[in-house]
Amino acid sequence: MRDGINDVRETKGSLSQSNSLSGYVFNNIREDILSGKYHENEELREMAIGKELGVSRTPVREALRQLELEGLVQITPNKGASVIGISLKDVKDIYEMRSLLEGLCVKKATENMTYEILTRLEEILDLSEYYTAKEKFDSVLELDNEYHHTLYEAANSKMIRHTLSDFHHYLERMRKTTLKSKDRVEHSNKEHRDIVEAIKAGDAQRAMHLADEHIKNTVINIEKHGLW
Amino acid sequence: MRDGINDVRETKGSLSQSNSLSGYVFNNIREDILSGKYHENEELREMAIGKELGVSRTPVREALRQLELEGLVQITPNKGASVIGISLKDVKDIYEMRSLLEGLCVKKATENMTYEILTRLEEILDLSEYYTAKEKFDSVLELDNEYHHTLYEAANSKMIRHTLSDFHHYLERMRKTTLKSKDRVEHSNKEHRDIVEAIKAGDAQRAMHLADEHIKNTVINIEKHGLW
DNA sequence: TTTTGTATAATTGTATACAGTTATACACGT
DNA sequence: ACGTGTATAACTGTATACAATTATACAAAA
Repeated sequence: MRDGINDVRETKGSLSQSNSLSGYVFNNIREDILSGKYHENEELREMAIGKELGVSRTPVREALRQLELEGLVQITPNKGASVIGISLKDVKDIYEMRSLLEGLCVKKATENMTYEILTRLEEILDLSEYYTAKEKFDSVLELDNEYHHTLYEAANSKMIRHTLSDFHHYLERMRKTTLKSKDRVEHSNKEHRDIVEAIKAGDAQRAMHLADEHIKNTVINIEKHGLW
Repeated sequence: MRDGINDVRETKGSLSQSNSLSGYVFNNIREDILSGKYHENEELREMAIGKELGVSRTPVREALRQLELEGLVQITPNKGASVIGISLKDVKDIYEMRSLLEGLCVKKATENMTYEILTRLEEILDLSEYYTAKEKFDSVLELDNEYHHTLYEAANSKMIRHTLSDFHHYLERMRKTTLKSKDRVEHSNKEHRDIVEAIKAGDAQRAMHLADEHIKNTVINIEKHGLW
């Protein structure tokens, strides 16, 4: 089958597409683009990537075609794939959209809230505060992911979950940066806590508004610290 | 290269991915899913589709992997692809999200509006009214597409355009149905006209609100006529 | 009859081969 | 030097071959 030498494709994170080689390649390239390993407009050669990851061109091609749909690479017929990358403006635009949709999501989540999910959310918040105190920011980041995805599920809408998850992926790099300052993480925890309180009280409007504010604050934080 | 017999892949519409066989297959399968040719959970065999379209498995696989990302098919490793399909609830959820984002889009479009684009928009509206009077609803549908995409471009945000275009595709089937009643088309024209007037006046808030209402009215129309 | 095992077929996963296209290098004429 | 044509190389597009996995059919045992 394959070399075996380069066979180091453990599935890190909970990204989709984890099975099969094309899924492996997909995650790999996406990570490399979002982390900035490839610079903008860099051309992605199928052979080169295949060789690097120890696979043939076929799974690489499938991955590149998917990344095109995600908007991360551009494919010119008979020429190949090149990195599109994300600008600060793109990030802000996504946050702007996300702010609206996250509000909608939380509103729906409030309407569909169950005891189990609410308990789960509070558990996540407890853990997040715990790890924040210990300054284990990697764990906080993971809990942040889980908090949001729990709400995406709770909204009970395949389309909302799909869309917001997409956005979430796009912003992974940004979140990795912002969720390193203890100050910001503490604020974020507080905001999450407030949102869950509003959900618990069944106050959809307030929860929606708080979720909206929460996302907006993230952008403000990005700008304040001149990140990117 | 290929048979030649089945070589009937003209690019209809302005869907993306139009070049190359995998693009052709992609459009084809998507169209067939959205038009209801394939029923939910139907399994899509690579060979069968390839044979039907006169291509080998390779482009079919690439297309299916892309459709997975679009959320139209589900791929189970070593088992294959099956149709996910869109429920009425999905449609409503998309409209709900779209209503918010379309408002944001129009707001941004207002801020970035140029004389050229405004002229183009008014031209589209004139044509739409013309074809409505003649009851040429296919042309109206195409102009509706163009109207929205023009606004998506005008917002000057890659991410907004990307997201709203995605939604637009999802709803293609729905729009094909709703934009057949002269009554609804006339209302739609009027709403489009009002939005453009607000844009022209530079009233972003009003334009945003009208765009929001416009999308909501579409849903009301769907429900009123018990479509789907 | 039901269950279980096994051979067989169908299907997907991956690699490779070959055709077609685009980029590159270099000689040639001006 | 500068453009131009052409051979060559590099790369993508597609088809096919082979391996691995899953589904199917059917016989044997309970």
